[in-house]
Amino acid sequence: MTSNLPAAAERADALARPEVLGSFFQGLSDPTRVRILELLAVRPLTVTEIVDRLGLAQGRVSSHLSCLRWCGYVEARAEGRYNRYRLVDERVREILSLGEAIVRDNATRLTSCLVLATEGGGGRSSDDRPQG
Amino acid sequence: MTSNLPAAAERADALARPEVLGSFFQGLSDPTRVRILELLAVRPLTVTEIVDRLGLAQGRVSSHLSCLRWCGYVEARAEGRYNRYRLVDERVREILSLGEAIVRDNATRLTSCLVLATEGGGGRSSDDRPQG
DNA sequence: CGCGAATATACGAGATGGCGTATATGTATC
DNA sequence: GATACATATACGCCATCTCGTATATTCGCG
Repeated sequence: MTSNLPAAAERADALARPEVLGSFFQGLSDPTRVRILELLAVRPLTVTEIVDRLGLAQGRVSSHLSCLRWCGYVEARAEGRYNRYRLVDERVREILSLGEAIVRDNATRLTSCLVLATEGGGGRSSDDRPQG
Repeated sequence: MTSNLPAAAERADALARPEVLGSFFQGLSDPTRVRILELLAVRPLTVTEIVDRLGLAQGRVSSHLSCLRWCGYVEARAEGRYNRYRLVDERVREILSLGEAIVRDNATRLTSCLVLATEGGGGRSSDDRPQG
């Protein structure tokens, strides 16, 4: 290290590496977590409210919330014995919107070739899933 | 399904669900893929150029590129016997920038509490990694 | 047409992630 | 202070991902 005072920024820079960025985006790589974020994008909710809306096990939801909190997507504020979660930042909404937009455009682009197929069911191309 | 003509848009809408969005963001959940995208954010590159810059096995890079292509982050254009990859969309750059910004702010926020610690090495809190 | 370069894919192994269930911590209410 | 509620964590199991290596395919060149 060079200096001492800007240690925080320096460390922040070190943390902005691909490894950390990958871990960060891994927070969005799960459908359940995406659903949770979409719910919290509307308004802050307690754990139980999320559990009710998703119909999942409470422990599972709590784990996902821990993950999201660690990644920096959400923050928790204690309200009595409740814990209300909310999106940390407006940029979280932006990232989700951008992702949805790209996926939508991408899907439209893909399906625009498959519309030719009369079938209405599953219009998918050959390589269907990421990796292999 | 209701109608037939807007089938593409309808399918696109169906694909914009949390499952697909999660799969989409999973493309960003790997450090190597993040590095590749950062490289391609500068300028389009062939597979070999990426391999040289990253120092990884060619097959591995190719697999990651397939993943990124499937997710809709990059596209390949044939140039002779080369295959030049580039970012599909400016929004990919935006997503990466947003992620970096949040991670940076988040790290700064975290380290701002740890700056108190004199140690310069690894300033991390208790729960250090996502999930368990 | 055969050779070599560029790229894509296949496969087993090790690591990681998410789920379901059970359990621990903490807080209000009576 | 005991009980019920809200939340967080632990553990085994199964699916998935990544890697390293090997191989297949495609294209240009002589």
